Amino acid sequence: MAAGTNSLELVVLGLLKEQDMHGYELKKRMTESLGLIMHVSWGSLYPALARLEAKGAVKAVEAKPAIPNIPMTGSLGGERAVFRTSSDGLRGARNKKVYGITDIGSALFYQMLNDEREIDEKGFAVRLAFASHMDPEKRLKMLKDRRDLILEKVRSSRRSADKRRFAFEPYVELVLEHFRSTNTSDLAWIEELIRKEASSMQRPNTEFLVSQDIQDNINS
Amino acid sequence: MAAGTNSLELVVLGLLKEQDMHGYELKKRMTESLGLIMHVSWGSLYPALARLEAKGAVKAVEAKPAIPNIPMTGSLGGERAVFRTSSDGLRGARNKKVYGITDIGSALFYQMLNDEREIDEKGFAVRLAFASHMDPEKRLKMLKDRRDLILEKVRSSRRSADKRRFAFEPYVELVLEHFRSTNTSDLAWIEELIRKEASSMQRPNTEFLVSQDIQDNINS
DNA sequence: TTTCTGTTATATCGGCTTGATATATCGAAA
DNA sequence: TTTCGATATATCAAGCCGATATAACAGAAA
Repeated sequence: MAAGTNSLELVVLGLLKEQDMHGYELKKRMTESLGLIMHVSWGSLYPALARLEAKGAVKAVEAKPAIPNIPMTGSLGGERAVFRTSSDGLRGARNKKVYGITDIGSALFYQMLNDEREIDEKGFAVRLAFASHMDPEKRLKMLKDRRDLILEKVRSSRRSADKRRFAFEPYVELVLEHFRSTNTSDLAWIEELIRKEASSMQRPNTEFLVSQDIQDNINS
Repeated sequence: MAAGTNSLELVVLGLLKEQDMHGYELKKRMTESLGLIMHVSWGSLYPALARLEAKGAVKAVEAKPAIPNIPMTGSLGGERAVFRTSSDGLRGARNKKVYGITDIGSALFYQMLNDEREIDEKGFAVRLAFASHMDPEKRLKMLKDRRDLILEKVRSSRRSADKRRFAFEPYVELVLEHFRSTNTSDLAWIEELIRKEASSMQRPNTEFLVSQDIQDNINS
């Protein structure tokens, strides 16, 4: 089931590996930093967190009802009023729920990252972004797989363009041509990455390799 | 409801405007010709057709149980055996259901095409592909809106990149840089299109404008 | 002081897409 | 004759998106 590895869960785990965060913070980080790469909606983020929590991959570290720095206005009732935990337990409007990654989550992160199933554009971008946590062979393989996939897409598009004798409407041709050129330049970029990876694997200790925690890697 | 205009329905209507087709043929056309632009799965295509049919935008033109050219083997039972319409009516395994577009569908096509709501990458590509059916002002507006959107995305990404004093992991920076450059080149492409559109609007009769059926346009 | 507004924060819903799978027909090759 | 691959339609569980609801809180305006 679970068609291919879920990029969103991968990103969430990747970010939580850096530091504990609550949902809102996660989304902020994603849109501010990775906004060009991916895009998250509330309707997928919170269910994703819930899923990860159910799997034991993350757990609520801290659930503070946002006690502000109490200004010294004398004692106005002791513990600062009711903790109105809104009907069902921990959550509540402004009651932050800060998540942390568990060992299970860390293992899941590496397992998802090294999953060799075919990936789409977004999946590729996300994995590459976290590629410093992959081991070099897998990383190289991922790049080559992606290259082959794009190559085949472009070729097949050109093939079927050559096959038909007539041209489509001019705007269709326009768009197709642009997509072919975008893919071609993606291809060149990936080729360059492959070249660098390959050469830094021959002589290690290059700063292009940024792997320190790779041995934690759990290959399911 | 119906968050923004549905690109898939737009494409289906656009293709059916050219000629009647059944689902399988539609998917073939889409993946062969527009494969670089979009991607359709069975699980969305058939429901989309059903939706369009329910709206009266398309209708089954012909539902032939695939009678092959009868080879003259004398009379072997008359009308060529049972039409096993598989349990519930018209459909059945190889019983093609050929769809045609209706007047309502044609109106819907123009309405969706000219919908000015904010669109994502895919939505933009699809609309641009059918842009010969838009009127020139809307087309130009769409291009400018898209340009502004990308411009803002890139700027905001650069802004938040400049703001933080430290760099992310090298692979993240790598990916971000690539996306910025992709977006920048998209931007240049769109600027060029805008330039051409604008100049062909000043002096009409340029072959860059391919509008003949624009007056059918129904602006809801 | 109170009110109003904008940001922080979590959650849910309907509608749609996806990838997988099931079913069945047909033509042609083996 | 059987087998195989292409044609053809359909459905399902999971997941995502955009919209919307709810509420706490900070600070400015009134």
